[in-house]
Amino acid sequence: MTRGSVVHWFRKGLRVHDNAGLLDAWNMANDAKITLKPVFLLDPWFVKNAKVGTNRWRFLIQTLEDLDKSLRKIGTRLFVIKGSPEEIFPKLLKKWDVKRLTWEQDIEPYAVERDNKIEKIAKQLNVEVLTFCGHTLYELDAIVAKNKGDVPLTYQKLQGLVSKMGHPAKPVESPAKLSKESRLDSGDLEKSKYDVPDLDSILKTAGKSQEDLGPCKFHGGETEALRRLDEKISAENKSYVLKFEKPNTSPNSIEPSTTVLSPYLKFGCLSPRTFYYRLLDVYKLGKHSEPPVSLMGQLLWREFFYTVGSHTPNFDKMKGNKVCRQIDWDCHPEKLKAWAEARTGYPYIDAIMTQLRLEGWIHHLARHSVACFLTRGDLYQSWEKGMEVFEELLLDADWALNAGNWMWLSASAFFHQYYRVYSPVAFGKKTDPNGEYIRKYLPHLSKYPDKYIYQPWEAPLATQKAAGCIIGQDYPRPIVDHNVIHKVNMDRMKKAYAADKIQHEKNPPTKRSGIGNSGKEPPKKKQKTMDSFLKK
DNA sequence: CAACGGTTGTTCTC
DNA sequence: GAGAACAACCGTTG
Repeated sequence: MTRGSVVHWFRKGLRVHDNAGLLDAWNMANDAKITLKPVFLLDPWFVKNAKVGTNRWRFLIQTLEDLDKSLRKIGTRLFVIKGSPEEIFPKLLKKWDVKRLTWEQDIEPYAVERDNKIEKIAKQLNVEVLTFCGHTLYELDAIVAKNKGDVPLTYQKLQGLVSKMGHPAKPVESPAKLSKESRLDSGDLEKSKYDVPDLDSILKTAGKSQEDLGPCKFHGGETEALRRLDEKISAENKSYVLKFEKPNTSPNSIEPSTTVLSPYLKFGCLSPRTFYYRLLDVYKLGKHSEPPVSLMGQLLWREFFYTVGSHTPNFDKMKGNKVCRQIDWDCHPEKLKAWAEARTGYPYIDAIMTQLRLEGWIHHLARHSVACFLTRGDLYQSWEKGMEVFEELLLDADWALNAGNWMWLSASAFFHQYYRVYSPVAFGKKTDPNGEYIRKYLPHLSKYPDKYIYQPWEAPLATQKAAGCIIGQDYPRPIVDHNVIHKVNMDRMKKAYAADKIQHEKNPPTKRSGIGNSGKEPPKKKQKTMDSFLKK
């Protein structure tokens, strides 16, 4: 007695709540009395090509463990399968007699290409494919269509568009226990090669060392995501939610001054729409801040970068990226390395880079500080290099947001006031005058007096000796003189802007395509859910 | 073409 | 703690 099955393919969207694809598969399983088999593929492409650091591997494994647990509660499990989708699915769809395959849409270039291939393979095997929008508030194509096919390139434009579109779709219900006929057989639920692998084996496969693991400050998974949402976005915490203004939160507090829901949004442990409607609930309780600085505003920033990223070829590169200003960045691997390894000699910068490597999360303004330092502010290295380091180390590294924000900070796109330069000495002092943050992450500097904690090279030798840390010996001298170099760089930016302008006059940009995707190739096929919309 | 606004600069003065 | 000078960018709007 072989029953057929319906498969939900988890990639991002690693949750049970507000998961339209999973719910659809669940419904079909119950209606057709076939089994529901949720899968997650450990794609070797990610192991090889994606820069996933040890902390993010741990977060992913924790998330998969949590997901497996939740799926078992409804009578199924997570099948974790090692192999590329192209190799696995043809076999799997036949072996499991799959009637339908569902997944959540993903706009990243690799994902678009991959999903097109799998859809083709499935159709050849007579397997129905249904895809769903769940990683963003709105269908991104719908936002662009609302703008008459032009990609919105300012936040205000995006805000206007989504306000015309009304609230996003409400979260869908979570699947309850499957009916008896659709539950997995006990054999399928036993320990098997499809179990969530342990971290050791994953790190070994990825060529990573256990030693790079930092303390686990943010546990992966939907359960923790929803707990954190309850803690942060609740009536009990309403004054925090109502008054929240991003620019006024501290980049260098010991405990995070923001919600740290970002890693959960990145993996889809938390649905952005669940976040959205929870915020609306709290907003009913009183006067609240507004976008772009409010918490809702943060969700819209995410939507903004997703919209532009999904409709801009080469969005994660400078060349061939029409929203990105072409700038003659230096290529100095030693400077890049010093920055990435927290050896710039500026304690504020090095403390942030240490927190990033250790814990996998840093405050948004801390990201600004180190990104400005690496690019237009001090080291004049390409934003692409910084983006790669963030991609490896951030738990919440999300393709469109990472590229978009790096272009922002380097004044390559979206933001143009390149003469506003963060000081690696002054900026942190505003919110942490005693340098508690530096003392925590750079313990060898912890005995420095407040006066010198942000600029230890200015301390007299006697003070350095008393603090047990000689500059140039126990802690590096500043890699550049910020006061001098930031003006030189500002001038270079001015010239780069002028040169870029001339370039644009020679080759005026062609009108932007409204229904492109982020890959180099034109889309072979539009998402089926969008066909009707685009015909209008 | 000019005015305006732009999530989140710094430093000096009052 | 607020306001101005610093130097002066862009895209959007009218």
